[in-house]
Amino acid sequence: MLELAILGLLQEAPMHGYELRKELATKLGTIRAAISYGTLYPTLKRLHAAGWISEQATETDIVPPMTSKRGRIVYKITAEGKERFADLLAQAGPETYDDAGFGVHFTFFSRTDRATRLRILEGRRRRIEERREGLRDMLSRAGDRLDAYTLELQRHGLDACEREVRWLEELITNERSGRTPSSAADPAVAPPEDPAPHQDRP
Amino acid sequence: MLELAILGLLQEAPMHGYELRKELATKLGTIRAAISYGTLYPTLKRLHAAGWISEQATETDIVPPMTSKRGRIVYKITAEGKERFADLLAQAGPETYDDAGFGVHFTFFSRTDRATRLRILEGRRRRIEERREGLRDMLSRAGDRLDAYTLELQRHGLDACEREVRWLEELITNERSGRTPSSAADPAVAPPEDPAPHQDRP
DNA sequence: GTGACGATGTATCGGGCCGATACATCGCGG
DNA sequence: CCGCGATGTATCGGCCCGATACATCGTCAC
Repeated sequence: MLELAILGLLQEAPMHGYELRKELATKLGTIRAAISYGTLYPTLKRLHAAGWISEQATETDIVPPMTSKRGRIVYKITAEGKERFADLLAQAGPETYDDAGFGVHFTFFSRTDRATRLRILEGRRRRIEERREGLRDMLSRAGDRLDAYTLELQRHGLDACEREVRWLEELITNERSGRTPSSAADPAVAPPEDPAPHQDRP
Repeated sequence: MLELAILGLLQEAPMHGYELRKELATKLGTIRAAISYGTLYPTLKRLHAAGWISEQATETDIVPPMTSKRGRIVYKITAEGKERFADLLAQAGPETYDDAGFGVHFTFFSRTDRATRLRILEGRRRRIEERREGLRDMLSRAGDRLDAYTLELQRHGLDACEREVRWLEELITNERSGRTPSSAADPAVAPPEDPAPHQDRP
């Protein structure tokens, strides 16, 4: 998952580790707190070894105001890396639908096609619906066996599920009718598209 | 965190691994999907090695209808384990306030005192408020730099934060005025209590 | 009856990710 | 001129997951 996030960010601009972490923190602010260096640096090495990103050690900085001699390593995505990114973004496994995976995919939605967006949105909805049904079953079957606090926690979780499903429904409807969330979209891959032959709604 | 959950469940009844996993899945349904065996069994060994739980291999089952000869290992909490549980439950580190940690602590709230409950509730609130402020800052400062999907995700996250804070506020208010969530509580440790000399509210 | 199948059970292994830690340089303010 | 916080790269132990293996039990179909 982190692999997808790194590739996605490097798609926008070359960066070094520290920068990447900050950028990751703002773009994925909702999803995860902040990526750990203990994960980031080994992952960067792995991606480099796989040929998806290129390393470039810089002695002096490019930016005029800074004349540092500190050694940084700037990473840049390669052609193979872009392919890999597209593959990861479009392919959907079970881990695509849990919180972290879905968040990362969603963040880069403007870089994929509508069919993929719909597939992932619907997969996520199914996942949350399953969790919701599980909670409803539990509350109706074993509800009186649980103490007040546990019960309250489950109710709160159930509420969050219902809210999430409504949010997803709305996104799916918008997607089907060719609208992007707030009506302003990054035109990366998306615009000329009209795949579905018949729609459920007029 | 898993350690706390296991100790908490074994506090209610002796169990073997498989059973523990199922029980864990229902009690912590909101928090985590289901605990992995790859985590559960090594953890049980660790807890046993530390002397917090006792192992008891059973050849024949106790329950009359079943006459299985399959070998199970039933775990039972020890006196030291109960101490450990109380310590873990009452002590609050940073990891107590993230989703998983808070969920587990909350699940066993009826087994601790009101002061601890308030401390954890307030810590969690602070954590969510920080995330909320971070999201607000990002949306107001770098909002126009982000694409529509990322923006929508952050807005959804912000909404969830606000909702969570309101939920916590309510719980804190109830706690301060001596009420439990749905007015019915498990009387484990809680009842005879009135520590705070002066309250903020009448 | 017998054979397939799903639930019940215990266990290991590789890998992803985290938190703590170490080390070094830069710019700023006291 | 000295400390301190931001910048930067890197490693290590540890938690937890998913995949996998192996074995027994009850049940239902054939």
